[in-house]
Amino acid sequence: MHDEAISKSYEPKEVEEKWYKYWEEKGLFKPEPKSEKPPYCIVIPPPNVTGSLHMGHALNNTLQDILCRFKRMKGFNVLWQPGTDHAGIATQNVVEKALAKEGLDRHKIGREKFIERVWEWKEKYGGLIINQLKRLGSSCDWSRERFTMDEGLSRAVREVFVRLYEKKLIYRGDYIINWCPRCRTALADLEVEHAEMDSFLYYIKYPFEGREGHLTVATTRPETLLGDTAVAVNPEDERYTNLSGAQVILPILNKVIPVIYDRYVDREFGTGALKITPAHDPHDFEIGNAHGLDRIRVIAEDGKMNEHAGPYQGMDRFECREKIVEDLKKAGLLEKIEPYRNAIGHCYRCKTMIEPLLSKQWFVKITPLAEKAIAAVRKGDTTIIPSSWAGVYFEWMNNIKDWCISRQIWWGHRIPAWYCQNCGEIVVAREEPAECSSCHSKELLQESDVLDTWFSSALWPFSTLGWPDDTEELRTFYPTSAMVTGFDILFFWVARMMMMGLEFMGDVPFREVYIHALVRDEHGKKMSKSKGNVIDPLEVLDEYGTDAFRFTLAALAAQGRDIKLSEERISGYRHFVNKLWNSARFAMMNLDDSVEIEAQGREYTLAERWILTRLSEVSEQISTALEEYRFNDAASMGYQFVWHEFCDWYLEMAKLSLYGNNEEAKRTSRMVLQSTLAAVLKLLHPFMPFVTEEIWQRLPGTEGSIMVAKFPQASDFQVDLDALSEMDLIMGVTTGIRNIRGEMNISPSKKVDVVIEAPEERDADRIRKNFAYIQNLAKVDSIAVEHRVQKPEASATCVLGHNQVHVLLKGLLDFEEEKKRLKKAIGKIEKDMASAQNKLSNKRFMERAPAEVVEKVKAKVDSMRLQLDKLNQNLAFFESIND
RNA sequence: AGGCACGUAGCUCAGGGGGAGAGCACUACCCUGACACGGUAGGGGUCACGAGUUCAAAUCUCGUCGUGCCUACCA
Repeated sequence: MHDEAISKSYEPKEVEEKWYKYWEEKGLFKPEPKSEKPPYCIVIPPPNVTGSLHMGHALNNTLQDILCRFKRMKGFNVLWQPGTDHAGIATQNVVEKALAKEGLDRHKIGREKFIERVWEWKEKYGGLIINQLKRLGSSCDWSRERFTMDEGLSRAVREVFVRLYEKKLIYRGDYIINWCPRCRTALADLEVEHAEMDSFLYYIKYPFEGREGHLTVATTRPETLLGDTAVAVNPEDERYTNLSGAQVILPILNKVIPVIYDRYVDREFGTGALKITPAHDPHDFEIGNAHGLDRIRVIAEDGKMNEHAGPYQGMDRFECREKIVEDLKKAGLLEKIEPYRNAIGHCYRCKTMIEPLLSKQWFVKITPLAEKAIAAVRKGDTTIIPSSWAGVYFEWMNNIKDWCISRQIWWGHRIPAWYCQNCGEIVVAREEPAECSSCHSKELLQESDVLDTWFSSALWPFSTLGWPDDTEELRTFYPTSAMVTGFDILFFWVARMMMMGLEFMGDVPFREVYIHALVRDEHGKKMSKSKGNVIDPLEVLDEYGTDAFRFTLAALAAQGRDIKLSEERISGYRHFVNKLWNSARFAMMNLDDSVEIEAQGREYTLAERWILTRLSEVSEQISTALEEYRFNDAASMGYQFVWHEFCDWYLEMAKLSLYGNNEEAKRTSRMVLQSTLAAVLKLLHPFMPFVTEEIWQRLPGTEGSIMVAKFPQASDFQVDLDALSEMDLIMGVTTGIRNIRGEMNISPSKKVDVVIEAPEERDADRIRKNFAYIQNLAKVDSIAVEHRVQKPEASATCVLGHNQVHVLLKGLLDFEEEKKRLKKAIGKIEKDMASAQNKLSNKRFMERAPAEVVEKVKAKVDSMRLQLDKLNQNLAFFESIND
């Protein structure tokens, strides 16, 4: 026997680091450079360099790793391409905070020094999340790690920018954009989070110029009044028909502005009169353009009122609101204030209230790109799974607006555009131009804005593979096989990768997109630091081990539903890891290094024929589930099979031959034990890489790493369908006896005698052949099997189809208990039978239901009647004794 | 405002037209030579509510209520 000591419980810490290092050193995460194998590639959703592993990452990367390990074992040439994202605003914020601690800010040290500081920061802390991904067991090819600010990827960014500019798909212009006064940058529409808030609707009087009376406008933002250049009413509004050419006096500033007619104005809202501030509202901007109105910006980029705000200059926008309301009240121009709820935009990075602002920015003309991306999903070039997300994708793509890509921060890809200081020409180029293309002046100044971080992320599936060069990796792995990501970045990222991939590679970036759920706390609440309900994956890893954690995530990852994670759940799956560990411990105690693996000409026991057949079925089912991204199904099938079939039945039954005296049977038993355990390990490896490798390495008869072992398939195992029904019978008899023992409170140490009536020889024979199993598993002393049996007096009986199992309980049987037990069983069957008989007596059912359904119900009723008869006979037997 | 999910055992969920399932929790008995992070057995549900389609509905359709999320410019 194997004498190497194996501890009684699995200790993850000791093994995880060891095997991860081993895999990495052996180069098992790398794809083969030249390979006959079919390619399989996933590019990782690059975590922010500033990031630390959270539950979202843990789930996302666990699922990807399961797929990659599975595909590798299935014989694919797998590349899991890793890397990190420079995360412009987030990273800049982090470094700015660090500067603030030193009493500095980025303007004090200047752009160049600041960027140096960010790089220093990145070198120091950027590897943090990568190491955390490694702890999760992620089998990425780390030799290919990329960063969105790498030279290669930056080249891809410039290339894309120039090409889109040349195609007139990038333009620059003055528009209302979303401005974050805290981050001091423009944001894309997507980067604005809307939140319903309690606010007020202010009714303000604008006195008419040159005539009596006033026009009352309703607004939520009185402070923008300072930038009003008109008041608009609907031309069809009867209240305002006689205002053609009228003018009103802007309160506070006492400026005369026109009343205009525009159909945009909703007559039902407020007073039907709308103040127009073209520089601070996207619709007012449109209306202003249509009517040739001035655009007056009154709020500066820091969120404070500027020189056009007259007496309010220098005030914060919120302070100004209060003051202006007060002043209006004093002037008698405030009609009323109503409470009002409306959705207000906030910066997705710092939650500051967004200021719509007129500003000159760079945009991507998106519709032509979106059309192709819509068509690709329609055609099925990319499949979105679950399919309900395809609808969301179409909805957004169909209503997409131009994408504001310029950001007024420093950390990022600087826009490759130069302004000629001499003639004003804009030169867009891949490399810094020596002179102006128009006037040849050497005085060129590069655009100071950088690109939206998502601009470079959109190129990730091909930029990481070497584009714009024509590389071997691109040819082999593009389009990639799958994209695994959360729905929260479907628009930010997936949609944009689709557009860019189609535009620059002429094909979709991935064949399948698997959208997984969000991880929430056990009550379904989003985890957040402020709520204090975050579960830190790193702590979980420490406490429960990586395998238990990964298995939990997989088991809970049902399609289309969020994951509610609790530590209780993780702890439950740690027990499973331990169960597996102990099954291996048992195997190891019974195997030696000379375990035979030759299967030819062996005679198998029922347990062996059965477990091999089940392995064949389960291997296929797990494979199929993983192919279809049904991680939870795959995981629970593995759990169910290993615990309740492999351990509960097969191992218990195998003990008979392993502990027996038949040397030949013993050898066969060991062989089957070794091969079935090896198969179990392989089936579980994608989910639980560490414990399976640890056991694999200790298990005699295995070679190399389990990572490169072949994933089990149905044809690997000898299938014997008879074994399934035979096993059913033996399990039924065993469970029946156990049930009686349990219900009758027979002490586990007390052996019982059993008499079985099996009218058919086939069953009788099967039971006889398997006496030993029943004796051992149900603690039975003697068993007798006959075609016909007289019910022994002091016996409790369970009915299995036409078979009856009588457990002899002389002196132990409580007659009343047994009657109760029989009545319970009778009641159960009677209930079922009533509904089935109802069906059979229903003419329309007999006429219209498919024949096979009718047959099934008939058979059911027959078998239930049989059982019921026998149960009733048994009950009658006791009742006659009592009388 | 519109859209999309989801209401199944105490909890977390799976199932998706023909016999209500799992894990955890619970109860009883057991330290049986892999495992007490274990074993054996057991209790527990008008499948949110109301209609409809059907021979048959937890499952399909509509409505109601509840929950969650996403999108949106009515100031």
